[in-house]
Amino acid sequence: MTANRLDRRKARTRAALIAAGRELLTGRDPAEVSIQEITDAADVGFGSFYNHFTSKQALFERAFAEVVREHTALLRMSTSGLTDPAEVLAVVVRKTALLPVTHPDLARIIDRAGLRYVAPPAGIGPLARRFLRHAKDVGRLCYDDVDVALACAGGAALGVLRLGLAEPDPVAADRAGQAAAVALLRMFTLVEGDARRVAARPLAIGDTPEATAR
Amino acid sequence: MTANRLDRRKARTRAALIAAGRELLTGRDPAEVSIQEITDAADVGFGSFYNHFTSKQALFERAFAEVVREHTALLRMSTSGLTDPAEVLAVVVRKTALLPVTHPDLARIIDRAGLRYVAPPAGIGPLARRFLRHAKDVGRLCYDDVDVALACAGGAALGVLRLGLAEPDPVAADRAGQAAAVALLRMFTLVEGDARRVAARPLAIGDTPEATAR
DNA sequence: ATTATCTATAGATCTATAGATAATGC
DNA sequence: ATTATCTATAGATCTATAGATAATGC
Repeated sequence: MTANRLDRRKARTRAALIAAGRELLTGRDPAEVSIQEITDAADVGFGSFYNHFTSKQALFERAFAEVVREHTALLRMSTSGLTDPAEVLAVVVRKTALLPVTHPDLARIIDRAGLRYVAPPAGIGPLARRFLRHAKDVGRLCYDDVDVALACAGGAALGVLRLGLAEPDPVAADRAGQAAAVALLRMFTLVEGDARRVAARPLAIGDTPEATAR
Repeated sequence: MTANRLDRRKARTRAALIAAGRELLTGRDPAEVSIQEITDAADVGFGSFYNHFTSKQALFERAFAEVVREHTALLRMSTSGLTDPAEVLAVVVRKTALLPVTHPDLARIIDRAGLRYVAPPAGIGPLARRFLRHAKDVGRLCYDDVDVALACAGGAALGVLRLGLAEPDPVAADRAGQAAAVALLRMFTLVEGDARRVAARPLAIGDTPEATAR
């Protein structure tokens, strides 16, 4: 809360380090990146690293947490105002499929994290789990076991995200996202017609691939 | 083909290195393992490493290929004689869910490889893709796009595998495997009763969790 | 005599820290 | 005066290779 210029400078350095860490995480595993590379990318003196983090791992944990926050905020925004859990699921899957187009860095980091990203207690796992429970409570999605349901839905979502990374085309990605959404809704016992209709609803304005991929 | 004792010794050394690499891969990422550690674990002189591999990466590629071969052979055995593609899918998913119990090392390496393991052209991807095409051709499984179907089914299978790794109990793992199989069969448009019946069929003798987990 | 393995080591990283420098606070 | 940043470096890896040793072929 003390808004010194000194504090602000410190915060800037820290932010630059985390940003550089994120950037480097998009292309390589943590163990392959040296602290030297991080400070070079951040344009920060090597020794400054230790003013902010005790180890490489500590930095990457922070960077990962930032990615989770950002992605979560994105999903909340895309689904705010939706009342049908089936539609929420469809939108989340479609937005995930589009992520390589709309937010390539986020997409690459999430892809690299893999299932760790959707399995509680890490990443988006706890949030997704609460959602699935709620969707079952209101009787819209049916499944036997919440952990199995999460593993299947999360794994499938990561799968289509990876498809998009291989060839990040907006049209192909949304087609794949819709197909995956239909498949998952069927998995959660929606009948064919219902699933297709829900998955075909337009995404919210300002949230379409054309609008976000500038 | 020349079965020298020299050749056999060389083969033994090579095999020991690969086995050590596999062992170490179960717990850490490739970049975190040093060549020194590999040769120590293999009980082989450090310099011998370079008689067999030009780099750490080359060794890990071989080790990974071995895992793929082994896992593929395992799945072929479990599904040989099955004619219903729906049952093949169910068995594969259930066997995958049981893998942390029956073959913990394989399970850990596959889990670490993540979606790379199911996305063509790596790992089990090409085989899985051919299977899905065939299953659609004979009209037993329905889906829109084979890549999306593979991404969803593969991601889901890896998800339940990871569930089993968290708590490798045979009974819980098979229950999770069956639940995932039912969910996926529904995803591929089987009706509820058909899906449950197919997923509940007993696994082949000598292939049950009790028999294989000694 | 040949071939693989082993030991020892040079050179290249990479991490962590100490001490100097620069910027801000008061 | 205080605090963060920077530069320089010591010490610890880690890789790749050279040369010695041991095992096998013939």
